[in-house]
Amino acid sequence: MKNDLSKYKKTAKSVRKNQIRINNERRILAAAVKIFAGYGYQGATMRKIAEEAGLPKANLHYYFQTKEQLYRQVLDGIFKDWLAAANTFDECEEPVEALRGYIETKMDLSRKRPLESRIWAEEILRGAPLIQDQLEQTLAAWLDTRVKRITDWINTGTIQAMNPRILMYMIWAVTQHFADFESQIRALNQQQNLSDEQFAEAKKQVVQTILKGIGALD
Amino acid sequence: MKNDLSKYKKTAKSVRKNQIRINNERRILAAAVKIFAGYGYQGATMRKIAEEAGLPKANLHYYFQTKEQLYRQVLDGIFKDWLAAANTFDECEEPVEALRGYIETKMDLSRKRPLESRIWAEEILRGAPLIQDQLEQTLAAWLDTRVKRITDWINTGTIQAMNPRILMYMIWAVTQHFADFESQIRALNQQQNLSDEQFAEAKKQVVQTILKGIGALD
DNA sequence: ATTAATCTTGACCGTTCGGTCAGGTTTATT
DNA sequence: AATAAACCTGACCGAACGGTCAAGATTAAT
Repeated sequence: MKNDLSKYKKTAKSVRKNQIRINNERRILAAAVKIFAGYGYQGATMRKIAEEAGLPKANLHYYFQTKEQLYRQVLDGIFKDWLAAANTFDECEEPVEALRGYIETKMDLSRKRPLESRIWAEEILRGAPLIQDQLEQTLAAWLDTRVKRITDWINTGTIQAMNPRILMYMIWAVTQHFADFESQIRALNQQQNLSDEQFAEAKKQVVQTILKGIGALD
Repeated sequence: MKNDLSKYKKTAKSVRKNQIRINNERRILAAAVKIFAGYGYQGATMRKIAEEAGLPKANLHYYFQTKEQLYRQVLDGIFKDWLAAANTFDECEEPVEALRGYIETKMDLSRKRPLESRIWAEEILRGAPLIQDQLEQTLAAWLDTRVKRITDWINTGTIQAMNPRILMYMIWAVTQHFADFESQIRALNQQQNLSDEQFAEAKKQVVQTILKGIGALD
């Protein structure tokens, strides 16, 4: 007996049936990310999201009762990526490699998923009305753990003394800037998005500047 | 003859008469900054701005024909502050003092006028629909001038080789982060905004990290 | 005192928003 | 074949939006 399915008796749909729901929810969420990122929460409309998803508006409300609930699910997904990006940080023993890995991971995230970064930024900009609790609970705890690690490095003389929180703020600020302020960077780069080469150069310089700035290099 | 007022014949109001207009426009603009910063362009409503200004909604439309025009004037004011902050940068000969002065000025601006920084950030986040021209013209020219200065410093061996544009992006990112992500920083600081002492420490560490990071210190 | 600008404002308008719902279709179970 | 559960959607609703306007109040120029 691999699985006990008896609890599914009443809603007796199987994996295959669920596929419709799973598929549609995915389509709607992907459309929502695009529209929320492009117009902001207030500027985004259920009609635009429905058009982007290729579904009638009423169908969105069948899967997500309200606009706010849809938005919350989008935010939840982003938050998970946020925390997952810390893996490299945790896996390395050496401060230089841990920080380098984290900065590079965050830079790659900004490059590959700028829409999510912008949704996050707008939510914070508006005072984090919907995710304040998660910031105060989950993110605060996440940060505390990393601050402790950095503090240990400082106490063992591996890196110079500093305020670890401010270091993390700087890393977040710089890495996310390349996603959040993409349109400004484009306007200052002959109306062209950064090429892969330009972005690679930026990534290198960001890592170099921060690591050297805290005395972890040279 | 101190002033030739003949050109004011038709609209023969004097400075004193203009005071009503000047005063009301100021009140409306101040209210608009608060509301646009708190709710974003789409989330802000003329009714909210009118309430904040203590004036009937129709009166706003008397001084500013449309919501977009009011928003444009707010953005123009912010843009001027943006550029004015560069004075310290231009006045200093030495790279260390020029960059230190610019970073500190930008940090002070984030501390004293976070609302304006957030309005700017949201506009960029949305793809800069209304200020793209200004970015491509004025800001691009502004940046080119500063890039040339930094390039000179690099060529004379005063500071190490790097991409000056990326340095400027980093400075903007970090300094504006303290205004734009204030609510996140608050959530990670026991639900308290940074105290003056904490902010002073952050300012010092930001300056130190960036200057040391580009090899201008030690 | 009269006239002319300028300023003020409650009431109103067309549009669009998030959300609802009844009735139909499709899919799975018996 | 019959039944039930899940899915789909055009038409609709009240609320809120940006913006208008006519009519009155205030101020300045003659």
